[in-house]
Amino acid sequence: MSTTPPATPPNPPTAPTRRATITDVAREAGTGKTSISRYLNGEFSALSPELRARIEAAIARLDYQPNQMARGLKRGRNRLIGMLVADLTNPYSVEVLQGVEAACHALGLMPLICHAANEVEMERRYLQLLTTYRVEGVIVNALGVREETLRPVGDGGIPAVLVDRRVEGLVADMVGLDNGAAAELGTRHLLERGFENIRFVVQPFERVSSRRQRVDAFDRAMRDEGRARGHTLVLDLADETAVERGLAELDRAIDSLDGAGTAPRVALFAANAPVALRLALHLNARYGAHWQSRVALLSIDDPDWAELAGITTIRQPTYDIGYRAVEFLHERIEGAQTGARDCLLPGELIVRASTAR
Amino acid sequence: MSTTPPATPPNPPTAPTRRATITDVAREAGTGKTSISRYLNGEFSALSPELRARIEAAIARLDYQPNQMARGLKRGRNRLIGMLVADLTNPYSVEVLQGVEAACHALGLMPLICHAANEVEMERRYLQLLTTYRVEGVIVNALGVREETLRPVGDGGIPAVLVDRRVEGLVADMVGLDNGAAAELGTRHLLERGFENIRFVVQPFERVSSRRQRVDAFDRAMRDEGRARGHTLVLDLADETAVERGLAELDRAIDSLDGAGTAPRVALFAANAPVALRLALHLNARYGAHWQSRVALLSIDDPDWAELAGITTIRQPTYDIGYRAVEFLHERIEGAQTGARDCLLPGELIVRASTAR
DNA sequence: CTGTTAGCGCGTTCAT
DNA sequence: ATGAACGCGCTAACAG
Repeated sequence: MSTTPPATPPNPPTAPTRRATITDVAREAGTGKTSISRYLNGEFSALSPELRARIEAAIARLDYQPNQMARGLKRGRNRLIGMLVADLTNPYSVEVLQGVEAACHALGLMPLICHAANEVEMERRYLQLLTTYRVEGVIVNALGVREETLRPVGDGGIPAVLVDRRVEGLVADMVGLDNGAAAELGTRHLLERGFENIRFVVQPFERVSSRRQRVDAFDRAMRDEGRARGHTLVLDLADETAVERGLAELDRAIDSLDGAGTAPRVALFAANAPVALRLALHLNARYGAHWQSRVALLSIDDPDWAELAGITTIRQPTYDIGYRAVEFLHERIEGAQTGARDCLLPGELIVRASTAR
Repeated sequence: MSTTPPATPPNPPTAPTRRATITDVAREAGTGKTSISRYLNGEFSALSPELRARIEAAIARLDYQPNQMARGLKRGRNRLIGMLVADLTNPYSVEVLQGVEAACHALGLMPLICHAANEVEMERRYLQLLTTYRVEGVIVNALGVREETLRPVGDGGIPAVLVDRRVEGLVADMVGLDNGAAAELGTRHLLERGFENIRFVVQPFERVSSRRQRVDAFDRAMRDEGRARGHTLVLDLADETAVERGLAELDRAIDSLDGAGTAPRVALFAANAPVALRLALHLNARYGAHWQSRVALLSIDDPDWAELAGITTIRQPTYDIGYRAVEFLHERIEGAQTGARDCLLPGELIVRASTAR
């Protein structure tokens, strides 16, 4: 690294210009604070055109911008909502975020994005912070934790909407993929395409409701087809040693099943994009660029590299999920008292070379 | 979509429990607000152990949480900084963000993440918003726009640090990749590996300083090697028609250059990951999975799919960039009056199959 | 139509 | 060691 000297002349040590307040504007316009406040809130019907003009001029002259903090303090509402994201490196989260932002824009809300980075402690801290900043509501894409850590939200606390994952013991609105239908869709697709050996690969799912639902639906779909039950491989991506153990097990299965001539290939059903990526990287390293001729890969989530790799996916309606979550939250903020609602959106199967006939 | 009926019993219409205020706590503890305030600020030396205990009890009983808004209003500082991101779908941004978050955590700052989604209008709105919320500073990964839209920050306004991109007419600290060195590194690597035909592919760069620097460095490096000058292809990813036109031109170049038997392959040098992805998708569609035997691809940025696709990259020290930016900003917030500083960090070449011998 | 007054929740003198 | 009173920037009654 190189910290180079200033490329531009040093700025003159301007006195940290104190921002103008409503009082300054009032004085500048030769009137009282109230009129300024009225002007700011669009109550023009109560302002003479003449006064209004003077105020406009004063505001422009002072480059005045109302202090939202003070506003919120008085009003009791600040139009802020929190968006707590478990893992921004997962493209799913970013896509949901876009829906959230669009909806906020439309509803006059301001989303504060907080990134827990898969750390329970971070989640706790941010939740605490959002609470002390008195956001009007939160959208929570929670880590797989129990209700305890999200004490301040939900029932007695500030309004909350869950995204993708439910939290044990917390009654709140919930928006996400219809995991059951999606996993079934994927499983049936693989069966239709003639894959006999299907393995569902998922991160530890005991504490994450969406993963659990996907596993369950996979098992059910396999049973419905007469299979005893599907094989499931749990891959804890946070533990590299465990991952390698799991992948070794997978390799053995592939080798033993795959040996017999033109036997149908093994199919892997990844529960989400991070898992799919890890699998693809491993298979690519082990079997070379042609790994897809030995193993088919299907994944829930449709990251941008899926098209490049040619793997089949089930795309989530991420944008809609985010948008809907904000709508739910907005209704709550406006005082809706209905019981906890669920909104389950369907996934879309995108067939690519990996499972094409 | 299916909006199912409540999965849980409707919550009893709890009266929207007003949060306890400092006054409530004072009353509950049988004392005045001042003592509570002192307690909150850790001025224990001025509190009898007995009173302190009573306060602790009262706070616990009321589940009191101080209102940060009111606090900030009074103090004049709220420990909030804004992080304005141009495009969160670019993995680069998310990675920088992680560095930002870590640094904020360490320095007791709270980052408000704002996502402009490549819309100048959004950028303007968020900047306005951050200003009215009186954040103490902003880190700006600006769109390629002129100073005008970021009027409120920089010199006379709130402290600002630029990330990756400089903004014309705005003097402020800047942290980012050493673009010149990185582009040169990549170019030399390709030349060393014997590629005769190198084409630099970049999004419209007139208004984005980092892109401009990369193009310039590429040209310079080519000239230094005796080449007249490198070919550059501009791809405006926001305009699909234009993209296809550009790719068609590229195809012609590849076909004409590549025909002669075992001629050295063409090399493409992508200025960043989004461009690289678009190129890879196109080449994959046109030449099939084996496109890399006809075209080599090198990219600045190292997205997760790069390993999978086996393309060579120049990884940016994204985490450090974010961390450093916050450090700079923090110094400014604390009153540092030095002139605008630059911090240019080096990229790391990661050689993969695409350009391996 | 317009200005005065009284807080919102909290920190800060300044007495006690 | 403790508390009363004032003010931060703004909005909301309540007069005039």
